[in-house]
Amino acid sequence: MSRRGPTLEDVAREAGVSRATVSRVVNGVRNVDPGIQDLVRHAIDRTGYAPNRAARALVTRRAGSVALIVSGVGDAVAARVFADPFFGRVVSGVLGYLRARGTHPVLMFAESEQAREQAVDYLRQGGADGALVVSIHGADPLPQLLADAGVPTVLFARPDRPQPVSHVDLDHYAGARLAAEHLLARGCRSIATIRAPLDIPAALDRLGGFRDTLAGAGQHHPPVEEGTFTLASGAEAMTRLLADHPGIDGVFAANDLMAQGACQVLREQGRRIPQDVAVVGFDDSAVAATCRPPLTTVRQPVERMAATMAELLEEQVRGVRTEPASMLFAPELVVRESA
Amino acid sequence: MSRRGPTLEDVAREAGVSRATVSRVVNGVRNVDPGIQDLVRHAIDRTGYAPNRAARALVTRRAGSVALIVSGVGDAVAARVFADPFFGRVVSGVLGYLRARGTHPVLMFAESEQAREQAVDYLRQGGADGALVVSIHGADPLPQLLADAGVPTVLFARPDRPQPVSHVDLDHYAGARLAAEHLLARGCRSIATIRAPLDIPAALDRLGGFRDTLAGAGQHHPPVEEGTFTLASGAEAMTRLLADHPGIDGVFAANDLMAQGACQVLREQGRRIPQDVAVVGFDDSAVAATCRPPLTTVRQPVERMAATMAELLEEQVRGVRTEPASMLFAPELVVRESA
DNA sequence: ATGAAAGCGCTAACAG
DNA sequence: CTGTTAGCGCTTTCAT
Repeated sequence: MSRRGPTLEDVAREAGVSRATVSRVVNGVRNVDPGIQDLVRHAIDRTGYAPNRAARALVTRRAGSVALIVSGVGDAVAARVFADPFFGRVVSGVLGYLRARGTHPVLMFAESEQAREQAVDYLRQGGADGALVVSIHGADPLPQLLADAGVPTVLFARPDRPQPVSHVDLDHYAGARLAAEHLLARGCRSIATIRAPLDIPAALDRLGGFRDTLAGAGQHHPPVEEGTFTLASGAEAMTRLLADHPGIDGVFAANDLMAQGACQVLREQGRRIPQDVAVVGFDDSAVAATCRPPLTTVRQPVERMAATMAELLEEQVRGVRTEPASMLFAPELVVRESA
Repeated sequence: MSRRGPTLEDVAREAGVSRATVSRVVNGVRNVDPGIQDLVRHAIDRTGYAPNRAARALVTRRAGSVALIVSGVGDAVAARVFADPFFGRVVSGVLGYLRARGTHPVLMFAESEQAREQAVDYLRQGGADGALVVSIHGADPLPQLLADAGVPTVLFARPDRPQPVSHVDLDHYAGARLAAEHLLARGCRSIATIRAPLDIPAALDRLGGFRDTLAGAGQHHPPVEEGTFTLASGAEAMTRLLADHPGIDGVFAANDLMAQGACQVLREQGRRIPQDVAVVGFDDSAVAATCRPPLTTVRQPVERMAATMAELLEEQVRGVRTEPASMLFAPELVVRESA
């Protein structure tokens, strides 16, 4: 399929000017006579010219595209990632920003050593100018690999170890405070939490915000159980919680899926939500709205965060920004029926 | 950020050979003395050479990447698409095939006139060698635009009007037969269906397969209500069905979400599933497993279909295949508790 | 304001 | 089996 379209040369001949002039018009460089601009534009229309990205990239040393890498461990990554609308919002935000620049992201999954290597190679070969990385786990070797290769990189979420890499993140601590304060404000006296694995920085912050808020209200050692972000793990954690602390009247789950699991167990054990036990989730994912009852939850401005991520990367690629930046976003409480 | 790495020239100098020889080694072309191959490999390692994609693309007239376009109308495309794990499976399948070739897809959403134009432009500029298109709606103008631009294209799902474009698709008719036969085999005597809008070819086929199977068993005018693929529409359709035909003992919904909606209504009206009314869905999406009761449903081999789609495109790009191909895949019944 | 010319880094004939 | 050579299509000084 050698679709060889017209080149600058063809347009130049058609318009009776030089390649350089056509190039200037195409790239909107000033210092071109308006009359000639028209001439060239018509020639472009007539020939159906479309600039060749590869040629342009070769000379400008810029691919004009960025990589969007979903990084983590495990193989069913795609299925899991896409099942979560969170990632859809990330994509939406990134696309929204990139679109205005005529750019599209190259999608990559880096779930294995080999996949990571491939991703880094792709960047080193100039396939993209930089990387937008969404890590599933906190301890992700990819950012370091990217940094070693000198690839401009911006992360979604703070890495577990401080690294000189730009990133955007939610203020998880503040989000957990919001949740805890809401539970307290409704009059809950015995509040527990289903936290996520603590190797994830966000999980740590959410637990911290929760504990500090409760401590501020005089509740010092709230029951804590661990889940793994799944519905089943939330249900199990809730079961343990109920067994050990039958008097619980409020639960903060570190994500919506676990909150949903908790709700199922609560209803099966005859507790009314929110009258007997109030439940607050985190993320405002799709299940939050379809859950019974609909979940009160903490929402991140994911699209704005993702757009900012793309913007930071662009600045880094252009060389406008040389120091890594770290942007923290404010969460928002979405009140529904569960609390 | 002008990360300018070593070039072929540098490696050639380091190894004491010509650029051409290094190129041959890099591209695995035979006819190179094993000794020299080693020499070159070491030089590559020492210099940390990575071939420049743009330069290669320029001369080979091949970007070495494909576009993965989610096409449809409406604006919340990303959110909707990602809410359904179906798309995740498509991505998984595509990535699985592409990965072995060191390729990554460029992700694009074409939900508006402008977005479609941008997508086509990107392809025309050689940003990708071809397009993998997943249409949300049946009547999608994108395939035609792509064809007009001479872009190699493969669709997921048959377009509503016959077009000379390659595509992969499920045998929806056979899938509906599977569902209907299962309901019949369980002893259901009064079976209804909640179909999807008929401007979608798949919906038409599913209805056809359902009707023909029932007719074969002597049931000639089964109750049919329309839904729009959403949970709410499924619930509403079920409500109507129950009002008009109280004796119903089996329901085939054209997708899982509608089946879930139907289940909710059935339970609310005191019908036991599957004892009083058996329910079969379609797609084996995430809700199928979490629905109460878990849904018996029809599964498409999405990953295999997506991989095949990528393979067809590659053949088309390489010029191996010139005629549009149409591949139909066999569905599989997944039996859970709802029927 | 416009044109001429020099590459960007690579592959692919074509010689040898 | 290896090297020489000629571009791929574009941007960008540098003259004019």
